[in-house]
Amino acid sequence: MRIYLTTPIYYVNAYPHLGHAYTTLIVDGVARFYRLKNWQVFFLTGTDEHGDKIQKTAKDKGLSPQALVDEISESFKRTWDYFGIGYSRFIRTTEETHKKTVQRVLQQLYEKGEIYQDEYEGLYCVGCERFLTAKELDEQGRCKDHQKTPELIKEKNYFFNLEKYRSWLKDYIQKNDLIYPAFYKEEVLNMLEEELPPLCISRPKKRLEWGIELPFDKDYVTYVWFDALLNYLTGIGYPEDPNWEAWWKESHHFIAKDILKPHAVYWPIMLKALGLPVYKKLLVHGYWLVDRLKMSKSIGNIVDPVSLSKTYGKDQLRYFLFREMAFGYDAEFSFEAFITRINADLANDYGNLVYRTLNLTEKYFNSCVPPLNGLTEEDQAYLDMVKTALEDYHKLFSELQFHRALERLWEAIREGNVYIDRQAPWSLIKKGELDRAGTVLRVLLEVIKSFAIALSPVMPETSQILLENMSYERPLSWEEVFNFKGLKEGAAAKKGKPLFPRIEDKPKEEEKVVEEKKEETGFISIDEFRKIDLRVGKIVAAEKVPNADKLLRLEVLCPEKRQIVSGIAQYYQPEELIGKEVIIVANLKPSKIRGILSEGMLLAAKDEKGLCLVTPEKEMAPGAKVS
RNA sequence: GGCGGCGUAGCUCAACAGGUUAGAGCAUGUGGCUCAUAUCCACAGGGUUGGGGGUUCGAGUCCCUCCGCCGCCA
Repeated sequence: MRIYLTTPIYYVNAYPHLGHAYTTLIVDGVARFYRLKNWQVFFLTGTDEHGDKIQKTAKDKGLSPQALVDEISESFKRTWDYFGIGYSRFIRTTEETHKKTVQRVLQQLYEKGEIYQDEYEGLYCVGCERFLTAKELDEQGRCKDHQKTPELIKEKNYFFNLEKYRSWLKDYIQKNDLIYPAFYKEEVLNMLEEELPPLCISRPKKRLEWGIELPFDKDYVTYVWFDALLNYLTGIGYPEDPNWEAWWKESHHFIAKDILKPHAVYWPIMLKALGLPVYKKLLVHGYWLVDRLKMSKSIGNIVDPVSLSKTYGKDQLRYFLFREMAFGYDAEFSFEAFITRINADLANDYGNLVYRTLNLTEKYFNSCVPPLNGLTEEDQAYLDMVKTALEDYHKLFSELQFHRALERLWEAIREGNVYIDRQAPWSLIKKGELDRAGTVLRVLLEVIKSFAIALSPVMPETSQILLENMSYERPLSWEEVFNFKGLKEGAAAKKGKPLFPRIEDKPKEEEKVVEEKKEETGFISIDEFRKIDLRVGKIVAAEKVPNADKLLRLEVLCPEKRQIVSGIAQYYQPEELIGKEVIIVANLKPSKIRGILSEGMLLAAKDEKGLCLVTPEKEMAPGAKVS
């Protein structure tokens, strides 16, 4: 059995955020799940690197497009490596092999007459450097971003005829279980109710150079979808690699709902035109919302998965993402919900069951796996319950209903806490019934081992630690989940550190990864601005705050001496700050950060590359007003 | 404007193709245990399933209509 899993290739105009991480972690979980079942798995992810946004961003930053995409692509790869994502291949659309195949496909379709040149007339905004659609215009017909009336210009371009295949696609989608969840299928069928306009697949080089050149016209590059979607084929070695077809037959594309149309409409039609079979499944998930809003740069509510996982744990984050979102629907991200999940489900239910079981084993059985001395009816009843829960978990996980799969498994975990309470091995020990107590603990150890294996797709690191702590040596496979004699009698079983420490504190201000929202209108009055007491301050002392990797404690003259705690430790060494003049907010309400009083804040600028303090252009007297 | 989805306890979600007193978890209250990461266990309160009408022996589940939210297409 084999399965081919893909994430979208991520567009490198931004660094990875929680949305990217969700898709990738879900696919990683599914990949691990199938590997656990001994399937062959090919897992493709990567980056999409062409297009005008890249060209423009590179220009703004004074970089070459290649340098920009190299950097951001690398940051995606680093992020996935940090999370331990087991991708089979990381593809980049700027790779030679990919370019070659894209050109080959374009040539093939051109020769078949599927691609033709036509003159396009549209409203072109010079500011945006592209054509605008009706939606992007305001009431006066101006570009919303640039407040300029776009020019009506004519341009020759190449087009792909989608309409020709519309009725075929409608029929195909109706007859096949292509799209999951089913309500997205209805949405796509709705899109196919009306005539499909031809898809423009080129850009003249005079406007856009950063792309793959059309093989049949050196003055153009191909645009967006013909470049990006084909990664799913080039990633498995199409057309040279003899294995590509076997993988393709089992292809599962995981995407977020924003790219439904290209994947559900353009892509099947492209494949059909090429004479290739349609992919097997399209699995569509919703958005992570923050304060009921989609995450976006302009709102400033981007959640960073790496800093989140550094504070709370990788497996904790994975568990939350799998547990909290009903695949297909939008879900809300909040720290409260995240911490509740960690404390209630992981620390109190699962972690505690593990800890109390292993603690008793350590205390009364010399840290060794005790023997089974005959099962009582109650033991058997619990094992049966666990078995059914694991079967349901398997079924629900296969159906991508991760939140329900985990909820079902948790019923068995909670029942474990009921079972240990009813059997009360600590009382049995006091009564001298050591054999019986050993059996109860062994039942629990076996069950915990099964939980750890079953949960390894979701929480690989903690599962591994737990299994190692119990000296589990048998293979990590789905069949072993049902083997309730999988542990070695007499082998070491130690409790180790708690797997999931409770989170006692509310998220600290400086650790908050959600940035503050902007004011609704985007404007403040001059009076509001005047309320802010900005002054020049001279740093006279600086030191790291113990046990906080982001914080520095500073003493600043402005002109009186003040203590300020600032989250800049990752960008500045204490030594280099002494003597520097900075701009401070002097009337910020003092607050305690990590128990240290902070009387104000430093102004600093931040972009993707780092952070820099705002300083006066020449030396000023400490305390000088800034206005 | 067209099409589609959603609306179930304070919150997040269940309830297979209509079938017994609509279920969990979190939160709240009370009691118990002590092996355990102040964890666990038991019990309790809490819902006219957005409103109204209809089909049916029986509807959260099907039909109509109104209200509210969202999405897609134009």
